Amino acid sequence: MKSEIEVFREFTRKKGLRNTPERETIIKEIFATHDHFDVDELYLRLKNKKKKISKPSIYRLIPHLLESGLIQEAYFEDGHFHYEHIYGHEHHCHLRCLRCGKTIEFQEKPLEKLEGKLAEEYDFSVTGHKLEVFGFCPQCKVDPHVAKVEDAGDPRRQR
Amino acid sequence: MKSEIEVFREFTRKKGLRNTPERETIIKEIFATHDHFDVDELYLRLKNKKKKISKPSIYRLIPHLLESGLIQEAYFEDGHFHYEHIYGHEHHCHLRCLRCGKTIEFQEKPLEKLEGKLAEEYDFSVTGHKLEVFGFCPQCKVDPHVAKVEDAGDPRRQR
DNA sequence: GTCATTGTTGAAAGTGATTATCAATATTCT
DNA sequence: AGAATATTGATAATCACTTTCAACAATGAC
Repeated sequence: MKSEIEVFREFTRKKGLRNTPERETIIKEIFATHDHFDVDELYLRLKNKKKKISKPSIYRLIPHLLESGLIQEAYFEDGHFHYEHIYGHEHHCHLRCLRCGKTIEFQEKPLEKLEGKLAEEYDFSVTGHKLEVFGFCPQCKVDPHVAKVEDAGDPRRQR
Repeated sequence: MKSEIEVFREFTRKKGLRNTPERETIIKEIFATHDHFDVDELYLRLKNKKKKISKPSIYRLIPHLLESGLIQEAYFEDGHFHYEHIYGHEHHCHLRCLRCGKTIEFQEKPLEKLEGKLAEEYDFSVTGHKLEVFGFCPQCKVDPHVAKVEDAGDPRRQR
């Protein structure tokens, strides 16, 4: 299987973009762990490893990584998106608590049949999907309208 | 069927919140059309109808409307969320073009079986889900890596 | 109904994630 | 190698959203 770096190189070639050491450094760091990440976390991880990468470079790279299929948005929390690398993975979805923000990953039967139907019906080229299931976790579901989780915060707040 | 206003009144009662004329005005405006909305659009619609509602009041109401199940997030575009009212509707999902942002609503077979399985497996109280399917629309798919839609903008840009 | 409690409102200021600007630099193609 | 132009980092700007706070008003108790 092609490495993520190779995938990105092909992508830049096709798009007329340029590859740079900074971009490869960022991509390697993204794939260095299995964790979700956000821009700030990623920036700090790079900083801790003495890599001199600016935040704007990360922000500028993300749309390309999304379009190349290397990463996807995982969820929006605390005022910003969290991402995850998806190249070479089983597709998975998220089950999230609406009150405390607890997130569980789960595998679901691929919705390929649905994707095919939509592609045909609307003449789209379908590249993927995002399924989020919402609800209340064991702790929060006792009484979702009354229960208060100690300063867990509203998962939908901006920042 | 209970009206959306009645649903919200019950919700405030249960939660120890207060209902106000401002909130009912906002809710009525949300349900006055079938359209998706964002905070700014909603604010302008109210302003055009000479309703004196401040933006913070809208921002403060939205988490309650989400929690009460009257609305849901539809998608994130142009740097902010777009919402839609869902009370009394068939559930529907969105098919979106990654390049130009074109959005099509579609009905999908309810994922109730999946929801039930997740509820049991993770002891969650599942209240709903959001399914977005991504791809490239007929115009943009010709060559998604080269084609440029005249100033349609990157649907993922912040603002 | 009246009163006390406390959630809500609007205006204004603040916050912070993301984007734009721009000169210097580096990649890609010929 | 050289031209064309995309990328970088530092900085400033943007703007969606939140906070603050004093005035007000909904709710529940009496």
